[in-house]
Amino acid sequence: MEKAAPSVAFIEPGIDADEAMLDRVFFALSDPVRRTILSRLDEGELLVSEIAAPFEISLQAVSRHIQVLVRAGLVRQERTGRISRCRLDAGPIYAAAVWLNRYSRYWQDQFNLLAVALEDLAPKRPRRAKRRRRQGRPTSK
Amino acid sequence: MEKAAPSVAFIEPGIDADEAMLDRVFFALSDPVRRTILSRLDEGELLVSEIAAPFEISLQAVSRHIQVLVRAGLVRQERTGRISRCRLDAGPIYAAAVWLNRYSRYWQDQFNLLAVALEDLAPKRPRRAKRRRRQGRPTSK
DNA sequence: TTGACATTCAACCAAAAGGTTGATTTATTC
DNA sequence: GAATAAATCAACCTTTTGGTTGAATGTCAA
Repeated sequence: MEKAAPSVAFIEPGIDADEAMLDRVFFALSDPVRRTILSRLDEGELLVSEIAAPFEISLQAVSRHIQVLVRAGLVRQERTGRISRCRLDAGPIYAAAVWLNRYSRYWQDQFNLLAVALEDLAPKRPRRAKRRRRQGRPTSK
Repeated sequence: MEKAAPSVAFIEPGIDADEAMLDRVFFALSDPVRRTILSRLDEGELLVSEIAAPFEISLQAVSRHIQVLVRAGLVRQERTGRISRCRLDAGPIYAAAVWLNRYSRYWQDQFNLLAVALEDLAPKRPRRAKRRRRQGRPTSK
């Protein structure tokens, strides 16, 4: 609550944050497995094995997806002993959102819709049952 | 109900828009050349050759970058004769922004900053000198 | 008609992505 | 100490990406 995401500090809106970082963030977000991981971490910390469980791919593959997220700054890992807790860091997402907002004038009038969606997600509202488990085998990309 | 951007129509905020489309959009955004192309198209329509001119890579390479943007729905090409006008379509960017806002509660209190930046970019508002603090945090790379 | 121009197509290549399986490292537990 | 467990590392494979160069396509203009 009062932890206003310290990692946000170095992201100066309008200053055009590190391009390479944006590369990594957008790339990390371009995979459905990784987006699913972020969504799950949004609900709380998880171990690597817990993250991997629902997926059909190997734990090693999931581990590497997590590394991609870590390199993008979207996930922090804290290893204690043999286990590694993963938690979300939304700072880079904010950076990405700032970049996208460069184009927001195109849907300016729809912006309030966005604000509404935001409000939906924000407080202590029970999270909508959006249980999609669409992590099968996308041959896409 | 102004049709501000027709391509926005099929993007239902909160409904979890086509995952594959998000794949393509985020992937398209993950390359600095493509982001630069979008930025330039933001200022107006351009021919493929005009887009390619400032880059050091071949025109063919740029043409393929544009194809990536087209497949992501971010650029529309209208070919008349031998020339092909490219213009931005910000609809998918909106979709991406909606997805990112799933995490906006992490920087809720910074959201108004974003709104300010947004306002800065929008019409003819005089720039507001709102400086924020800066704590170094070299987590990158 | 000829030729230049704008763009795309095609073939090729090196590097990266994303998956696999099989060690390896490091803690925990019996 | 030995076995088990969590996670990563390493080697390997296939597909995709992103660049190249050299046609091919289609249009304008002399």
